[in-house]
Amino acid sequence: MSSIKDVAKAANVSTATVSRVLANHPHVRQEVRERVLAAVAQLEYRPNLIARNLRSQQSNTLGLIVSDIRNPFFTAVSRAVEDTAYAHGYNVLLCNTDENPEKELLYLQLMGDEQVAGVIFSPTLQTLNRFHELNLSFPTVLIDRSLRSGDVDAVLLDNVSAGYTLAQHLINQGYRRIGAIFGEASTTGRERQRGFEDALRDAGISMQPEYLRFVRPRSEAGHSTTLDLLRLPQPPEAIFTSNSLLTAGALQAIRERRLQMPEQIGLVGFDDTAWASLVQPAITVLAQPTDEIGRSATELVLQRVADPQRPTRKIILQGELIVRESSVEQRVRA
Amino acid sequence: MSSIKDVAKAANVSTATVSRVLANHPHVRQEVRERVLAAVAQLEYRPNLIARNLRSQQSNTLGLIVSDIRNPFFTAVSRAVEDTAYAHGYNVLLCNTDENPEKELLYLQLMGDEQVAGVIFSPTLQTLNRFHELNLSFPTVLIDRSLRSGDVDAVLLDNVSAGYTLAQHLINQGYRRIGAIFGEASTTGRERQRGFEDALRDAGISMQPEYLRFVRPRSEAGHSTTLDLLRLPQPPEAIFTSNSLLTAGALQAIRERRLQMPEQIGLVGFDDTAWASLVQPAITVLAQPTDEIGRSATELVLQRVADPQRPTRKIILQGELIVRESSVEQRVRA
DNA sequence: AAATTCTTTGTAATCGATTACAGTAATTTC
DNA sequence: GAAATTACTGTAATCGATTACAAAGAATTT
Repeated sequence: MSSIKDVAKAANVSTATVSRVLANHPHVRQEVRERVLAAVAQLEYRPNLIARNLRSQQSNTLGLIVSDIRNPFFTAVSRAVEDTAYAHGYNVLLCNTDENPEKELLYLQLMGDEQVAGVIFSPTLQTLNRFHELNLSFPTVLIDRSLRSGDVDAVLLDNVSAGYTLAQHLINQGYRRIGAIFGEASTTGRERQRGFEDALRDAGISMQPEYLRFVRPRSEAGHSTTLDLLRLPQPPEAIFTSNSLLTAGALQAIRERRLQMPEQIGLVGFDDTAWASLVQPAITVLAQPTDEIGRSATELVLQRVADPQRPTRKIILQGELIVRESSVEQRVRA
Repeated sequence: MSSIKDVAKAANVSTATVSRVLANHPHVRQEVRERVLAAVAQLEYRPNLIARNLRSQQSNTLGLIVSDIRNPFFTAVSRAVEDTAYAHGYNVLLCNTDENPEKELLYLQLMGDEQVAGVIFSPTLQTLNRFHELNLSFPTVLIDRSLRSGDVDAVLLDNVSAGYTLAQHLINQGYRRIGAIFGEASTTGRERQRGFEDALRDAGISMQPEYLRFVRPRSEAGHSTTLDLLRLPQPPEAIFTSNSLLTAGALQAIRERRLQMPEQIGLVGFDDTAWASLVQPAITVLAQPTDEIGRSATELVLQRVADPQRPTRKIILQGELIVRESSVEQRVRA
């Protein structure tokens, strides 16, 4: 591997001049510039990014910290983050935390050690609450979750509105007794619950507390909780889930009980996963704009890298209701 | 951020001594060692990894280059790669190439610039063919695809055997006229085809060339090709797909034609995706050991980092046949 | 023609670690 | 008790870039 010294020697100039040519500085004679460029080409010189980063005290790497890349939502977001980052000349370092606060702290520290330019992060409630004590040395943009207090950049779905839309859809289809299963780990579940309850209230439907459940956002929990709900003396006519893993679990439970969807039971959920349209009946979902979330988060973090003084911003995106067969009643209920 | 100089000053020693304490070198007096450690703790000193990498001429980062992280196979593998890498103190830089050879070269060059310790890579046939001209400056382990010539490390499924097992399963279930759709971009499809054909031959079934298709490994291609096959004067009794996207497309096509699975048409594919067990009937698949693939590939690349002279190795893993309803005939066919 | 400004280039410091080498003090060997 | 060895620590070079500063020459102004 040739270094800037080799190029300087070959072009018969100093390393400073080589650096200036490469950085496109003015004040270099045309003839010299060409000589340097020729030497660069001849030696196939490529700048050492590590040395550059050390000197300039900042790297061209972004950190992406998610709970689990296998969650289809994060898979899709991460793809968008990477595309956007690479388009701007940045790399992406990926970490999975499994919603484990210790891992979260560990990886945040690692990001500091690696001197990343910025981080896109989807934290647990626990880490969120201590977020300001962390005193991170790099700009951070939160995705999917956020602090009430407005002093962190964030890109989020309008969860309240999304929950409202999805619940309202069920109500419009004639469902009245609606069971709902929310994830307990994040702020996201709470907000979707708010929208859900608002929709019921606006429709004049009284909430039955035993229809509301908060669980670990896992397929198993979705499964067992749905079975629970279906076992109630007066079981719900539809199930609202706040997360695609919960939806998968609920679907399994409904299958086991051999209930007809959507006639005997309706089902709706979040995220337009690959399987949501492949199962029969296909599942009605509130799709998150994953591309947009990833892209916006990356642009936000890069803007803050460029201008650390810029006031913090939250970008709130709207979801899209995709109506499929799992919630559509041919004859509207009584 | 405090540097090693600050620690040296605080502990009243030279930077060399601090470095020695931190690297656990012998020949440091116990009393001095403790003084340094105290200073480190007091200043919350963390070594600058960039400086360390520059000096030691190697980084603690691995590159992972896949065609698309949204492909469930790569999602699962990447999760395993990251877990293993972080357990060994390495980070993971992720890149998506979309099977675009230009992007592949670009990212390989980037990896060189970033001085990654090693790369795990799933190349297109095109890049594979020029692989040795590339003269990469870092160790590379191929996954999912490989060169015939044995001089690159690789971790692969035993694709021939996997194709054989899956085809044999269909034959055992009584299917005789079997259509097969393979991806055209990689060596993987070819090998699975070999196994497929061997199984038919061993069972004394003659191959009909119009049942064999090679297409872009996309869901749309799976869909249209399956419709094609079903339109033949004598349509196949079962469809064999070599990739989960093709399987999804085939499933869609079968649904549109309202054929009963497995009675009127059988379906099998590769990779145990989330949806394969959620759809009805659930799909029989040959599951790849994704965790094992990711873990082995990472360990292989780290071993080569440690010892560049080590002879190259190929790790061939066996898949697992998971029989579900999409291919199980209650009454064996005539 | 002297003073001023601008252009072009090089020298050397710097980023923050690691480590070869050297030097001093302590210990062991004969 | 002198020589040899070992233990400990510091000085300074090094990795490969960037950049402040200086300096020399050319161009412009007065």
